[in-house]
Amino acid sequence: MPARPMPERSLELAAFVPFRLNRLATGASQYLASIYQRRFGLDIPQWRVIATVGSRQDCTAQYIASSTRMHKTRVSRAIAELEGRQLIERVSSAQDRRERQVRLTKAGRRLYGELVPIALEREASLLACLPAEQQAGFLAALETLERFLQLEE
Amino acid sequence: MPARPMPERSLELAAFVPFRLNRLATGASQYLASIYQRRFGLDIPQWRVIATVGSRQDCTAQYIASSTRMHKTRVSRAIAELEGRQLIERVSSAQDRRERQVRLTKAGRRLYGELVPIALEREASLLACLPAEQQAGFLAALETLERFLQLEE
DNA sequence: CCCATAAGGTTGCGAGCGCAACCAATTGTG
DNA sequence: CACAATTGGTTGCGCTCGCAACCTTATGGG
Repeated sequence: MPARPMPERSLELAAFVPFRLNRLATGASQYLASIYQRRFGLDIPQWRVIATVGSRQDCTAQYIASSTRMHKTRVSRAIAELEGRQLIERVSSAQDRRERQVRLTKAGRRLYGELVPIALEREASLLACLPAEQQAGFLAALETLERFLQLEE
Repeated sequence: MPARPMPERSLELAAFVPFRLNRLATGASQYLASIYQRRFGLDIPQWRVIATVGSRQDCTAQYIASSTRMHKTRVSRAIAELEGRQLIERVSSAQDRRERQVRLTKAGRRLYGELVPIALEREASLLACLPAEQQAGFLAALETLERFLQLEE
């Protein structure tokens, strides 16, 4: 009896999950882009910095980098740009004079206040395409995958 | 009676699904990178071209671009590089002398034959972190989202 | 039959990114 | 107390990418 024929699922890229995840992430980003990009003139790193600083005042660039998983240079440049636009400000820390606390300015808080509801609504409208029990399953699987790939924190 | 207080879920980036999808996609890519990158010296565009041409001989750059959703310049450069490494070859089409059919060379087919089983195994080991019914639900949700965002084909 | 338009593909160019190197301040160790 | 090692953060550099412009060949309309 011959060995059973190799499964030979000849890798259709369109069915390959890692590829599909990349495609989905890109699609979801574009689905959001109109908000922060066209409407507020922010790119993705800037949007992430605003979102982070908005919910966690007085954090360092280091904290932003680790919680968004962006490279510290990317964070540094986003911060510089936002500071130039007076959306955030930095104050030197007294204890450790290397680091500088980042916080939203008044204009930054106003922008944040406008942006957040729109972003949340957009997220909701994306997830709304999933029937309720599929949505719960999806989010659970998402968490499992994140843990497996150690993406949290 | 005052209006009920705003939901005010103050957008934690770590809980924001579009961000999580991007992070997951990046993580999954890195989980695979060791295969095509370190082991075969391919970057992502090159790997996608190889995968596409491997399962669909004699296709055009146009076809590769649309099925992988990569910009045509990215495809063009990946093809040029792979042709230089003699992993693929191009033959001018007789009917339409603008386009050129892309196919794997012998060396390209050998690489493809080595690469595919490893990639599939890696995909399987990623999905294996999900319990069976969560996995089915996840894939179903993935398809729904793809349809919603019109990412297919 | 000619010219405008389009389609396949390549290239010049500017923008964004990560790496490595660096500066400045802090911490640990003998 | 001095000096090595570390940490927060910025900058120079090279690479990749997407856009727009372009070349070439094909197609459609008067």
